[in-house]
Amino acid sequence: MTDIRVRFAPSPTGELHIGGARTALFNWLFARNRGGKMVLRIDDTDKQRSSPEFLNSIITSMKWLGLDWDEGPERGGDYGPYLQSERLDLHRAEAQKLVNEGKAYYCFCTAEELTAEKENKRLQGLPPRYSGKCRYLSLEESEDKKAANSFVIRLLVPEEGETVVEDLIRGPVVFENKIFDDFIIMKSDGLPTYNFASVIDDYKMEITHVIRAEEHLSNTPRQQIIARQLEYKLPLYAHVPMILAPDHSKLSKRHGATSVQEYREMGILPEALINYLALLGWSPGEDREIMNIDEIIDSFSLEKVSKNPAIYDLKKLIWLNGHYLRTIDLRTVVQRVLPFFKDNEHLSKTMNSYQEVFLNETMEKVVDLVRDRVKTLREVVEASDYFFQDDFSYDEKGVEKHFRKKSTGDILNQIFNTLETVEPFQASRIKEELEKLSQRLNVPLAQINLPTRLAITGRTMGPELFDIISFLGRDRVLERLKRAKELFTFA
RNA sequence: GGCCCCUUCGUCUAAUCGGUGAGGACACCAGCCUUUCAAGCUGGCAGCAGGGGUUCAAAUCCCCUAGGGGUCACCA
Repeated sequence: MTDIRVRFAPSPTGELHIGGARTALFNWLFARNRGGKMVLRIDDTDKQRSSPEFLNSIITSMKWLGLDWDEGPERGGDYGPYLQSERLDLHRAEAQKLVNEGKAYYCFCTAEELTAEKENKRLQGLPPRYSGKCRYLSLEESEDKKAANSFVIRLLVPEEGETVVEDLIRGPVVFENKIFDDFIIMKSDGLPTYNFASVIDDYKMEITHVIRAEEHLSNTPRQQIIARQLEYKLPLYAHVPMILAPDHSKLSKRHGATSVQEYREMGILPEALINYLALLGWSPGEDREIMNIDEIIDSFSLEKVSKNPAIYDLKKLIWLNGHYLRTIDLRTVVQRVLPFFKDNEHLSKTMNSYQEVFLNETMEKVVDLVRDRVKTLREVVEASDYFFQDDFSYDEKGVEKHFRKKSTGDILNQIFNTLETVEPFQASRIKEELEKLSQRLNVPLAQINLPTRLAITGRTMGPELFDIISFLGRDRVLERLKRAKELFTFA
């Protein structure tokens, strides 16, 4: 049995979006599950829209997700080059071969002629197919015209019979050959079209399974026709369902965050995104949702990929992210969240004054305190500001609720006194003393804790109060209590 | 418009060869826990697109209709 080889072949004309990422993931999972090879090929034959920046960003995204490749850019391999644009000689040779064998021909029709023709057909209610006008030019005639005219190469498509795509996910899909016209395989700029290049490269790279999005299903018979004319053995095909936006339309920038980079910047963890993406269009067949990458690899199979398109749901991704945020190793979370702190102008200044070791220690404590109550790395930062800066603002509703009664002012004084003397200054002791205070004053503990929390954090919600107090230390706590007393009128 | 694919709670999905009170997860709601907010736990709401067949029996097989998506580029 031949070894399994799959490929992910993005075109560098945009960022890697979640649809592409999911396709890459399924290819990768299939390869890893079956002990096959994952090939990364860059389909950059659209020289207008392709750019090295996008190539870079796609590679960055894949690495971030942990989707590595056995052959491709930066890694090399025996089937290179892996940039489609560098395989041009190969494509040209194959095209020439088809022309020589009479299976393809030169076409000199201009773009204007073709659009006019199509418009005409459309008005008559006919399908907009190419007429086949240049089909019967002799090779000699064509050679003459080539010097003075721009041209494309079209494949001579048989009109009889049918082409069947044996799809691993959908079963056999039948297409009548008569619906295809003589489509272009080499463009007038001398570059191959996607359908042509991709067939050649898949074959030459010995790809065994072509796993790609369903939007390619309708193009597959064309590719099979090309392969047949080239006398290639066909790969196996699996068309995975598309990922749609919440409004059921095809994914695009106007739908908010769709690229992997955006999720990354939002503070989504790669573990969460992988888990979430795996669940879009695939399920292990049991009631399991949270799975680490090894578990996903183990249970992955193309048979369990569903046929229907999936609409992505940000809420579920965020939920999963929250899960991973509080489950994975604390140090890892700290490493991941550090860049987000550095992005925050206000906080980065304070943090720059910290020493590296102290910073890590501090961050571990802070992250440990807040990560249970937030869902993204970005929110970790938002929830931590008062740990690093003293001039925070106070929640308005909280102020109305807790800082308006004279009795609260008195209680705050008592709290101040208690915290001034409590020894040692640690969470459990502080808790004891404040509980005692509540008994002594005969007020519910909440009447002590809520105003204290507001005074020292500016917020009405957050981590365990006693932990915050002990973390901040006596001086800063007392200072903040004093400031709250001065800032607000308790009457 | 032609062709192709798809159709189970709002969303992601499960349901070996037809027999299930149609299961799970997110979201939502309620309760518990509790110093707040979360988390966690418990419970609730909610679905087989519609119509015909086949069958003792259909979410599951067949047909039709409707809806959604894709594709028909010198984009990939």
